[in-house]
Amino acid sequence: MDLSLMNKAQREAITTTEGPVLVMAGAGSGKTRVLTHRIAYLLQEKDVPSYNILAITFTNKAAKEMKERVDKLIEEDTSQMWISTFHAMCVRILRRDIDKLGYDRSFSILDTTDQLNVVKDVLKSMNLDQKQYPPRQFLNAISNFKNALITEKEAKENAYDFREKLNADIYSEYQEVLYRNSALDFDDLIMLTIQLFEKESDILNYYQTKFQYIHVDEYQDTNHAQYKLVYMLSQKYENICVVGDSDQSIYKFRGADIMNILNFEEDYDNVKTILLEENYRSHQRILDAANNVIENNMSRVPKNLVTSRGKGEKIISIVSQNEREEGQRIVKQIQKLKNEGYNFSDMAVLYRANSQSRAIEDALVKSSLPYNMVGGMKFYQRKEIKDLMSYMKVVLNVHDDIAMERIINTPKRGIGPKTIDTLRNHARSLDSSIYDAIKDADFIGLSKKNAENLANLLEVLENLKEKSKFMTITDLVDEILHDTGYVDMLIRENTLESNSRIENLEEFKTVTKEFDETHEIGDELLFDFLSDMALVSDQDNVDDLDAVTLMTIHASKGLEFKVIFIVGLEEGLFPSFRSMDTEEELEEERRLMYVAITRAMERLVISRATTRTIFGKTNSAMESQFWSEIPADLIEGEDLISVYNGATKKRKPRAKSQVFTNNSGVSFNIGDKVTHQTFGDGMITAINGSGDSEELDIVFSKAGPKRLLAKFAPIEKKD
DNA sequence: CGTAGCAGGTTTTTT
DNA sequence: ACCTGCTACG
Repeated sequence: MDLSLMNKAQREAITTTEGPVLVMAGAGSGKTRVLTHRIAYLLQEKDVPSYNILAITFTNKAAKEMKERVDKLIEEDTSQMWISTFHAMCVRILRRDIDKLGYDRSFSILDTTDQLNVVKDVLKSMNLDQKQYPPRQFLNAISNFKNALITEKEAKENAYDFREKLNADIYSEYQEVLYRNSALDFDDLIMLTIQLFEKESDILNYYQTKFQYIHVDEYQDTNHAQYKLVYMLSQKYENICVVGDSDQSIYKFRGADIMNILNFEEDYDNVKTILLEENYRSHQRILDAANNVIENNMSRVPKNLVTSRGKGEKIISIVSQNEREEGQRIVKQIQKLKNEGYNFSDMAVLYRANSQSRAIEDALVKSSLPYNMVGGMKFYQRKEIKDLMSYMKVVLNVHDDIAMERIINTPKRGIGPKTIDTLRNHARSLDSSIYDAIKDADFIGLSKKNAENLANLLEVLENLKEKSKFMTITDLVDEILHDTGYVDMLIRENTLESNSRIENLEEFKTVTKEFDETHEIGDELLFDFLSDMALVSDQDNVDDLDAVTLMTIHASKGLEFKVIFIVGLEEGLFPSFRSMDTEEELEEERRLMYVAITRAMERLVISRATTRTIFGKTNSAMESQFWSEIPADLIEGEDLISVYNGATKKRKPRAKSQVFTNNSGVSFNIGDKVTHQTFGDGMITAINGSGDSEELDIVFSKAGPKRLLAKFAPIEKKD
């Protein structure tokens, strides 16, 4: 294998296959290349069977890519190698043996919405007011318990005040509901795998023996449970290689513990530590910006990335008056860079919060530029998709009451809350599920009509369950939509909304078709499909089309683009006002900024607005401290007027508010060029209000954006 | 049981 | 500004 193109540190990381290895890999230092070559090296040079290799990545997409890249490097068989995310790996392990923990092997996986509904139900059953006790907080507490591997019993024992006791009680109730439903949340996947290993030492031993070489990517973002899992698996051979960058740790809110990577050298014996400090991705100016920003973090191991790539262009800065204008000017800049030869797919717009995407999207749509958005209101969270998947979940696991309650009256079958309550109570008395309770519908005091409807539903579901074993997922989807009357319901509604729902269901079938192409019909099919769906990450949906990518900075982790736009660089938005209380949280925000900057290879654009509307209220916004941490000589401001010339020309005047007549009877329009006594030349970009309080927004080429009282503005029209 | 209309909270990030 | 959940009425 040819390692001559690698630097010394990379080569060392690739060839040190025995014993614990810690690779501290700076942004863009080629860590994915190191990991793929290391795996290829094991297979080819060390003759390690692929069966003995495990590699854990952060997203399914990264896993898929890594496997493809290994396959390209060598001829050896890679089919038995496990490259997957923590969660997908645990699903695979639990699928085999979770019955030993009392769960059904056809367990369901809950998404956040389902989890929230369970907490709400628990609160209801405990007679607690949701307003006084926000369900979200309990969900957080539960997640924290699980990430820290604290059982319900331990939580109760260690609860000292009222709130802790309540958290523990709700945790325990919540867990019982999930157990009854054979349902697992994301955190359970990890925690229960560890519990399984602790309970059944022969199962642990099996995997310890199997996984002789273990790799973990993005190790800085592992939580305690994931840390423990890796630790357990690696105890037999201790051939463990973890890769990460403490400066890119951005998932603390989700339980990630930066100490996992910082303590690695203490946790394992004879650790070989390798530093990758040469950056192959970004031009010098971009790297300088990143280094200058991250240096402001006090609690970090100092390091400085160097690049062998050229100096590059200056960073472009854009200051707009509001988020609408920000969107327009980003679009303008995108078009400019497109003309310079960049593809749309070379460019990504990054923001702190999903809510910021709207203004950017609007601007892109208006200019008919292609874009694809990662995350946000996810496709899989739409009602019709969730309904369909709930049907599939019930077909697979009839005891999944969470899914059952979702579909029992969709389409309407006259089964209301009262009936569901009766069924639920009966299910509890049977110590079973609603599905079983429905079988007794005739004897538990329901109306004849109700019992009949329920019997019909049961028959439909039972038929579907039989059929499901002999058909593709796509066919099963068709059967479900038809047999349950779901499509008929939408067709009958015949509204804009219902039609779009039908389209979405059709769209869903492109996903199922893709799945069907790579999977065999059989008993495992539905389970595999549903767990795949539950574990897709946002990044997995990045298309390959020539389109601008829109996403949160979190979602951009591990990716790179020639051109990066970081928008909304305002105090309170980024850094988020929720993270400004403690130095620790602020430093995590700064790492986020560091991640954002280092995604860029060639061009970086930073953008902010001086006012921003949140909850329908417009507030003025100060420049983000991270912006000022970038040395000014690296930045070049966009000439505002030249940007405006193109941007406003196309805009059609809307209504009378667009026109303003001054005291001397001259009327002004948006887009008019004007001369101001003191500010010089500029252009009117907005006219707000009316009468004496009417204000003009004017962007001046020298003085920048200003808001002036229309009545008194000493301006003249220019042509 | 079902729907329409209103009140209140909500935006930080996600496998 | 938007979404969810509650209430009152048909």
